[in-house]
Amino acid sequence: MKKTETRIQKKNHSAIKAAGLKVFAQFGFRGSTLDQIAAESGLSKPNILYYFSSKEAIYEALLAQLLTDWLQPVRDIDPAGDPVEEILIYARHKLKMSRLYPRESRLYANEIIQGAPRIKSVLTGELRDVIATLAQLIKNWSDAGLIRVIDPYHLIFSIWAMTQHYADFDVQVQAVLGDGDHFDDAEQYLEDMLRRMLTV
Amino acid sequence: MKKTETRIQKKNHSAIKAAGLKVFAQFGFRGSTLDQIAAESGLSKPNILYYFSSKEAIYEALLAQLLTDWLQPVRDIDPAGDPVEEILIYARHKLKMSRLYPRESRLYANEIIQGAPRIKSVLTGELRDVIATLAQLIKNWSDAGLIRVIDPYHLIFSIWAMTQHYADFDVQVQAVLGDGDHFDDAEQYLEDMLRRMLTV
DNA sequence: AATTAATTTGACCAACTGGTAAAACTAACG
DNA sequence: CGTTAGTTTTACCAGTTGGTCAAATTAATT
Repeated sequence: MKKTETRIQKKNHSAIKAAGLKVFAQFGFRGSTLDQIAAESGLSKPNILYYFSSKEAIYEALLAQLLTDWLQPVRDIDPAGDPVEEILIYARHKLKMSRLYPRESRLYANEIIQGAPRIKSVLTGELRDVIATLAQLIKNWSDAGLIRVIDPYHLIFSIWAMTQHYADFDVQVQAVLGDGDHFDDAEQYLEDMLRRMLTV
Repeated sequence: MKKTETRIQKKNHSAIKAAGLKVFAQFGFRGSTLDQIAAESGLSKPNILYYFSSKEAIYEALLAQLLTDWLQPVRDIDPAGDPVEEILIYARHKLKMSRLYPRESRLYANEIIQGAPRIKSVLTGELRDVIATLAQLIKNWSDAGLIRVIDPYHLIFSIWAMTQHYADFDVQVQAVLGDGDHFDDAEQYLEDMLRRMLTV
């Protein structure tokens, strides 16, 4: 299709996206400027607009990538696997993404807090469908007596809320707990919580 | 002290703060403009700057108020009360604030995601101290065998994460669950979760 | 009613914003 | 090596931004 990407294009596209991620994640779309992204990426402003047609194009490229990465692990949940383990695998995966890619998490948080102006259709479409399927799966597990009876949607929200909290509110976590990595403790707490909630 | 506030001053100060809250909560500090706040409040831009010395002054007034409102309920936790009930009261209160004042929650979320440039000292000072005290109290309850042994800090984080999620990620919740109020279900889930986590 | 204090407005500004156009430069390829 | 395609820069622009200032208007006080 479009595999005709020069090595320079490849390099600059990813440099711009990396810079954009950093800036957008901190200041949101409206609060970010092309000059910041230019400075961060080491490219000139017109040069950036040679690779992306607009500020919005950079932002949307980042969001699109993000949504794919976030929905895949939900689809990967195995209906035939052990229910508690499957949910734990998902939760651990989500937490790991908060640890490794906190900026992506913050970018998403910014977009949602703003009212998700550019991805609302994805939320009410793809995301909604994928989560409805997962919720049904969890309900089936409940009905089969494999896990405790639980509201699937709020279970999912609690996993999202807790895992993303450690990325989005990192500054606050660090302020309260002191600087350092607290993800291992968080994982232990989360795992304990989910086992308690899911085990009959 | 400064009780010399005219009725006009009172009216306009609060009109500006209300408008500022609305705008800042959605777009963050950098993404918001005085023109937006002016339009939202019905005052002219220079008139706004007659009441607040700068855009930043409005923002900081809002943050200051917010921090007070958020820390008080933590201080109100009664060490002599029933541990599970005390924690539940706090969690319910926090959830209620998300329901009634989602904008305040989003304003705070924006500030924290940005790296808390203007309230970091409060986080590492007052907030840290108040939470340390609460954590110690929870630990004492554990030691006394009144609640299960649990990491107090991550317990607190989980309450914050879940309650604030319903305000900050409201658009996503609505997209997944459909429009309407889901706070009653959320409260039931949260209460169930906390009882499971705290009961021996 | 007259005077003073408080409030509001309109005109303005320098810095910054996203974006453009064309020229200058560099890499790739036959 | 020369030509072409791809890349970068310089100079620029119109609209927006936070903020100022003096004049005009309105409210409060005597």
